[in-house]
Amino acid sequence: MIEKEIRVAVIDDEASIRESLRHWCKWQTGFQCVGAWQTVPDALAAIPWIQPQVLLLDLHLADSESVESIPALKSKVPDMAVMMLTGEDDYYWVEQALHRGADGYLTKKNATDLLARAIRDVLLGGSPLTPDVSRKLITAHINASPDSARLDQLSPRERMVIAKLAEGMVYKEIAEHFGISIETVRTHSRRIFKKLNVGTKTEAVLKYLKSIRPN
Amino acid sequence: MIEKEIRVAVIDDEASIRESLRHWCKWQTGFQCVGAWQTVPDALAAIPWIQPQVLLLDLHLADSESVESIPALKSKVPDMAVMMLTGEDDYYWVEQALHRGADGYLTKKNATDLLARAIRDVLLGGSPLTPDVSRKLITAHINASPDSARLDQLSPRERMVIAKLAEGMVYKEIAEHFGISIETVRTHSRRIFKKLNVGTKTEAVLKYLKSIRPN
DNA sequence: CCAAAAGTCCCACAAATGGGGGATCCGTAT
DNA sequence: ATACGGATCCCCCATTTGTGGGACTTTTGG
Repeated sequence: MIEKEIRVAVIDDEASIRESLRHWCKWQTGFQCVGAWQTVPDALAAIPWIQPQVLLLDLHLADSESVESIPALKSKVPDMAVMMLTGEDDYYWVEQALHRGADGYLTKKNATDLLARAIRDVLLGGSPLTPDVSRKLITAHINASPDSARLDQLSPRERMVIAKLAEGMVYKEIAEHFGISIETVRTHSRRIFKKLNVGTKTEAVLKYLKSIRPN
Repeated sequence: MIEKEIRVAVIDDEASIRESLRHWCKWQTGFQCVGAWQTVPDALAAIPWIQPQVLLLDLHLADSESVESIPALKSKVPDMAVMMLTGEDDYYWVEQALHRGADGYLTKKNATDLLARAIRDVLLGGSPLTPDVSRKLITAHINASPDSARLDQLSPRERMVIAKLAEGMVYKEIAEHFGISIETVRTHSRRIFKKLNVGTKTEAVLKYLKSIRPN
């Protein structure tokens, strides 16, 4: 039966995540964990020999390394399905990942229950998305307004800042949260305002909310 | 083995749902469908004799009949678990249902996979919620729970003001829009902040948006 | 390697905001 | 009648925000 098991691998810098995936595969029937790497380069070196069928790829919002690496990973094993795993559900990264060839996108909090089904889905050619993610994608799509495109013009850091603004945080709180100076936060905000063509925090937050979740 | 099967019943006005639940019970091991009624009164008459362990209760968002009936249903069979089933996942009804004694809340689209587990969970005393529902409960709780000043505590004029704030208008613009002094707008805003228990425009707008479109 | 972009920090100043007092007027309910 | 909530307006003060500069380091792409 070993040959018929689905060969799953994972890239995640948290050892606990890698371990739980290993456990999960043993616990499940029909899945075999064939690799668990901490970094993308490690995985790039290994997967040509391992040939996983499904690769679970952790997305760190802090950097875009994982998203950027999707093409490279898929080039090593062309028919390998890449499934993003993330704690947050920033629709921006969803789109980035899917554009670069990711086959599915799961938020970790929902992943455990749906992972088995999602893995099978993706091998059948589907695009498994957790409900919260797919909802954002759909709403973002039916409302491809000129404004929502503006979010692409924000730098990663700027997106992190406006996300906190959209939680009602003030500059000082954001500065403390990211461990940077309030002046930096103000600079980011100023550039966000220019790019979004607004003049106040509240307006920026409204545009932000509209673009990630138009209603 | 019949005695050890979990006794499940369902109330749903759609015959297809009742039928599929019957089928599902046969198909599953360990579950027995002991009743399927179209209306709450029918069920009320029958359950004292049937004594189901778990009652799946369809929630129609159009009316509140099913939510209202939870106490009556539980009074007939006190140790029966009531699990809500719904297509939508309106967090308002989630709270209503849970307050009235529902033991779990599942959205239909996610229900099929999780139903078996959820039924076992609820019999063990847990509160199974589909991930999307629990997520809403959490977010609704962290920023709307005890301090939850609702919008109906705002005076009419205050509601008009916060509506304009939620359009991104600044105080001066609101004052001009209503033809009143900016000081009046500031006074309204201060009272809105107190009632909503926030400290900034942006926070107030976020609460406002959440309360008029909980998502 | 070099240029561009991103990220960081700083100064300064005007405007807006938040929070604390009032005060007046008007209905409505007690 | 009188007490109360709603709406309006005013002053003051500290803080935050918006906006204009400039400058430096790191990262990234070609």
